[in-house]
Amino acid sequence: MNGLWIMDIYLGDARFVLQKIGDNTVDLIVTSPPYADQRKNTYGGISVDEYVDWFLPISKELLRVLKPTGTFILNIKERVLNGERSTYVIELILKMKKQGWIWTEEFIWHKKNCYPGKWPNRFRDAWERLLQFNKTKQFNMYQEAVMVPIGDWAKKRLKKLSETDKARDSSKVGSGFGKNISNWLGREMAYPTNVVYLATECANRKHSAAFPEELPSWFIKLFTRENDVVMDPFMGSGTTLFAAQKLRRNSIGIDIVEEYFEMVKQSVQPMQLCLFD
Amino acid sequence: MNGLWIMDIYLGDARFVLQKIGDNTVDLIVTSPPYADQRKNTYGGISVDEYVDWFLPISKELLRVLKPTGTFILNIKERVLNGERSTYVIELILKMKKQGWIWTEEFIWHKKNCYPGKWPNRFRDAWERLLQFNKTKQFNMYQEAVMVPIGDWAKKRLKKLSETDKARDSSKVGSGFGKNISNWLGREMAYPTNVVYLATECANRKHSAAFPEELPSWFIKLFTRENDVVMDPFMGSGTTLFAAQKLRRNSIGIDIVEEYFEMVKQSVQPMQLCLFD
DNA sequence: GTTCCGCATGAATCGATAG
DNA sequence: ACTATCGATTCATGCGGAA
Repeated sequence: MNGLWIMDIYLGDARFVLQKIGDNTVDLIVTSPPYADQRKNTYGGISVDEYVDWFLPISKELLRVLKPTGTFILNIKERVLNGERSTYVIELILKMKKQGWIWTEEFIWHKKNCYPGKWPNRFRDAWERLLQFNKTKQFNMYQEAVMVPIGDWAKKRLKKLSETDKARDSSKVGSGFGKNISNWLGREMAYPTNVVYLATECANRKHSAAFPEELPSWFIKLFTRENDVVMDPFMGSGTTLFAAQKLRRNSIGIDIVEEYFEMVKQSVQPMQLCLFD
Repeated sequence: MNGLWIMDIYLGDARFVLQKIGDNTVDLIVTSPPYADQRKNTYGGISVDEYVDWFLPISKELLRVLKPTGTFILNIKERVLNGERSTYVIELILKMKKQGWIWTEEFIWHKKNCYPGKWPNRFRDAWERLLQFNKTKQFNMYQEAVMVPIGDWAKKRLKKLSETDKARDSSKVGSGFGKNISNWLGREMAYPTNVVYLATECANRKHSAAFPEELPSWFIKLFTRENDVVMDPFMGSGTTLFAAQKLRRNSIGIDIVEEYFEMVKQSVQPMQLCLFD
């Protein structure tokens, strides 16, 4: 057993660096690109109007490098402009579909601790989109890897299963899951839902991450197995890559900001040494 | 004081019934229209392809009857078709903007207890969209009406104020954010976020789209005052209307299904008598 | 080793003021 | 008129040092 997983990092524009990566080589892409008009100090700040045109050439390359069984998770949220939500994210979904992507699902990241503030016409924004795209319908998904302890509500619910529930015939609702509820009795673990309820990591760490490591970890466990390849074309401080490393997956990271690139590079060496012990 | 709030209900197709309603007369529209290709038995099933074209004439009428200070809350979720999320909802947003609507915000209804089920390629769907549209940017919003108890952290935190807490301590990173903890002394309540975390209510088995009364109640409190007018053009079993009645608002309901219309009609009389006591 | 407690931080947004 | 910058507002979390 090797005990070392490859972690390739590149400095440069994702659009061009991606061209060096072979077709059908990546099992999972998890990324959080710079949102429009945000993070201006680090990334140049892509305007709302340019955003879709900026992203499409990159997503085209991502489609190429992804394996047919692979998955692309895109973490993004549109900002408010003139008192109104921008539409560039939903326009991007439509354009990516035309590009050949399958828009399989939209997970929600419900943030436990969202940004504070008060405005006369809106509340604090406590959620972000986690868009799941696939290349084919035969993508890998390892649901057992992310099962959660069953909640109290479920225990109560299952204790007093009504007769109609036990005998429920799927034709009533047409969704095909009705029959098997009583099979759940006695189980301790349940599958999660498409809402991920997590806090942002904000406190006194050296480098604040765009998203908490638990987020990429969750998707890495869900969509890959050990020794698979995980990619983040906007790696930032490398959260996705380190999550992959810890979970014994190989990883590829790209970033255009030299500071981030160097930072990740510095951290790679000690980790690899550590694994050799 | 009257003690009686008007509850107007109509049997018929929303598109045509709405023509009887005057311009700029409604303060809030809260509705959960039939989703595409679902509830075929009750609503005749609008297909995914027809959905946007079916809805736009209705939303045009809604724009007309809404007051300039009013709000339209649309509860909707796209269904899965051939293993992929349909795009009719996001296409609808884009078309409604062209129609003159302002897409102010997207609230999320995070369902506490979504129904159990298992599929090989997706998890249970635990959220729905609550799209907020407005006619103008000067809409009414009464945020104090829906405040929630402040988190437990505050109790400990505010017992002892450190020196930095008492003075404004401007942020070091230049994020422009500071704090003045002493502002919070004596504060018991906080403003909510744009994620509404509610249980689904299975009380109304007859109406195929279960819509817990707390949901319309929340928006009615947030966007209207007593004696204002609330409308639901797809009232179903009348959840929105009864919520409005309880909160002392007038209401208008429309439904094309005679069974629902009669059901709501039956319930109206006893309620009004009750208020006369 | 635990638990407690102080505290900096965060993909924000609006309205006023200035160029 | 139209854009750019700036100050004001706000809440819950996890880290890290102390008991």
